[in-house]
Amino acid sequence: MATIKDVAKMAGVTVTTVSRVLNNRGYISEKTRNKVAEAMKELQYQPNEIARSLYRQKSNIIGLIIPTVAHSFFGELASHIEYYAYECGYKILLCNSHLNRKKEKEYVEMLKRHKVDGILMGSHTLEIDEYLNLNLPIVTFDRQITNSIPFVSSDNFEGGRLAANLLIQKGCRKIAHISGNLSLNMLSNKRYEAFIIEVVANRVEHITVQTEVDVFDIPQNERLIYNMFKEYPDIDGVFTSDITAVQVIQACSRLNKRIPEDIKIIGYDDIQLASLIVPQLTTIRQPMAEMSKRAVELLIKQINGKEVLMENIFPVRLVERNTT
Amino acid sequence: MATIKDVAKMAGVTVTTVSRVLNNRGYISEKTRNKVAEAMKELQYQPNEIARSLYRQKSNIIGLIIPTVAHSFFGELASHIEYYAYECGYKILLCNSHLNRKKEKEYVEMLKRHKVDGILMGSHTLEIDEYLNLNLPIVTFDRQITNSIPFVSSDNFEGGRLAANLLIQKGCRKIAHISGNLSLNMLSNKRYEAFIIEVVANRVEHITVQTEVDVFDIPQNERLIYNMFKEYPDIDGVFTSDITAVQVIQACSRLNKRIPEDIKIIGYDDIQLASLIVPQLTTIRQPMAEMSKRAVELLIKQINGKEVLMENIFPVRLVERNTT
DNA sequence: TTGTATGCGTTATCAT
DNA sequence: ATGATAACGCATACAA
Repeated sequence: MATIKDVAKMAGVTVTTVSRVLNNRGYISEKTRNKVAEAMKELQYQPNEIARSLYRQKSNIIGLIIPTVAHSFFGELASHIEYYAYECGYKILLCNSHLNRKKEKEYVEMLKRHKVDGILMGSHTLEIDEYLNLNLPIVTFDRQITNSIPFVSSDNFEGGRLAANLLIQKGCRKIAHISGNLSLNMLSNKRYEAFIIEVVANRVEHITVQTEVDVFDIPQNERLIYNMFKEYPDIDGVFTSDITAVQVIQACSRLNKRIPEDIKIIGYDDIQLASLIVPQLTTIRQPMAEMSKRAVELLIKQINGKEVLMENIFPVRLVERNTT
Repeated sequence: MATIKDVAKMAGVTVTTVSRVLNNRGYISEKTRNKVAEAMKELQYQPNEIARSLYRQKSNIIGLIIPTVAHSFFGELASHIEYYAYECGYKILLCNSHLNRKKEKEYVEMLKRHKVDGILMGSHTLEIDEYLNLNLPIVTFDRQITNSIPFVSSDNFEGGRLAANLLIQKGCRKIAHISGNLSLNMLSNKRYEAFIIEVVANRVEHITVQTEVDVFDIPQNERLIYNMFKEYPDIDGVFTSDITAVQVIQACSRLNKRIPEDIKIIGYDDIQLASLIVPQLTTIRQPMAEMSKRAVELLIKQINGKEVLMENIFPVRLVERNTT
């Protein structure tokens, strides 16, 4: 690969001059500018971003830590994030933590060594101190670590309320909520809270189940759902995340429960899949594109030393389809 | 952030010595080794990988270009790739090309500037020359660009044969194949070839449809499927990729076609979703984990200047579920 | 308008 | 066993 030196030599100038035309800084005569430009083209010169990063103390790379990009929700999230980041001149280093503490720690260390300019955390299994000691701009998804770290989330409480309410209004008398693992301290736990409040206020029977920590252990979730229906065969409403809802739909099919006649199901997220399957899933939509955009903005603002809003809660919307 | 200099100063030695303990190279006395180690711990020293990359002329980063990680197939692929790459000490820079020529070109240029050690291409919309001039280790998925660039794919021909055969055996008399855009020169076109051969040999009526270039334009695919069924309402078998198959299932539901009684559907890929939906999708399974592993291995071998196998075709397997 | 010298953080060569 | 120095490719302060 040609370096700035080669270009300088070919153009008969010094590296300084080449650097100048490269960065459009300072005065240069048209003549030399052209000479240099020509040499660049001739040599197919590309500035070495590693060298630039070293000098500028800035890599223009953002670390993205999520459970796994194989999970539709995070796949879509990652796609949006990559899009906005790239628009802003940042690249994404992808890290799949599988919500494994050790892996997450390793990734964080790795990202620090690689001098990423900031980290977007969609997985957060570490201790609060570990995040605070990071000494690097962070933005989290769906978790408020401290009031000094900005987060992006949907209005989980309102979403939980909407979901529970819909099921109740539609006549469900025994509603199950399958949540993620509540010990993870995610803001999505607020769905749980709202769900309980609504269901209690309306004196509707309810049961709650937590999934294990790993988000995409399909067989485990299947067992969980199976056991739930075994223990409570008369459940007539389920509220859970979209992907889990798909599994619930399958379980219902196996158990010959008709949807929505015998049982109604509402998801959360509105991933693309929700409207792709049969029956189309009623769900609470979170605006993933906007949230992703905001997350990237928040991170970049921090990188540039600007003040940012700490709480970034986005409105959700009920999307009624065919499972309720 | 502490640098090697800070450590040296604190330990009362020079940077050379610190570098030595860092890399376990050359002789050092236990005493100084300990002093240095202590200083490192004290300062929470982390070597700067950017500086290392510059010196070593090696970034330990791999570029991954795919259509979009929001598409389940590529999401799963990316997840596997990231996993194996990380195991080998490589990180993944994520690029979603959306099969857009201009974007892909931009990403390739960006990756070159960032001095990635190699590129994994799951999207390839450029001209052959552009890949050859890249001057960088490449491995492609599902496309044979030239015989000098190794590729990984499943046995698309066999998969097409298996799929067509199953539908024929199950009694389908008018089979549709919805393929990706054949102009992209992908190896998946071999499914098409095999499909045609089988269907012609068995004198079964068939029709073929190509999707547009963008892989995940849902409304467009919906229209395509809708039009297909409008023009040929008597189609009783469909062979296409898993994600499109999901859309076909939905269309069938809308059109009151019973699966598998009125129409049988077989997918290709066996993404996780295939066994999650109702009805569970019969499909041709490609071993994505193994393929991803191989792709990473091929790339790293090339990076290390070793010879590699050019054709890496993996066996497929018919997984019969409930749509046939 | 252009050139010289220095430094970004690291590793390797060559001394000592 | 340890240190001084150059080099990786680039960008800036300062000279000329």
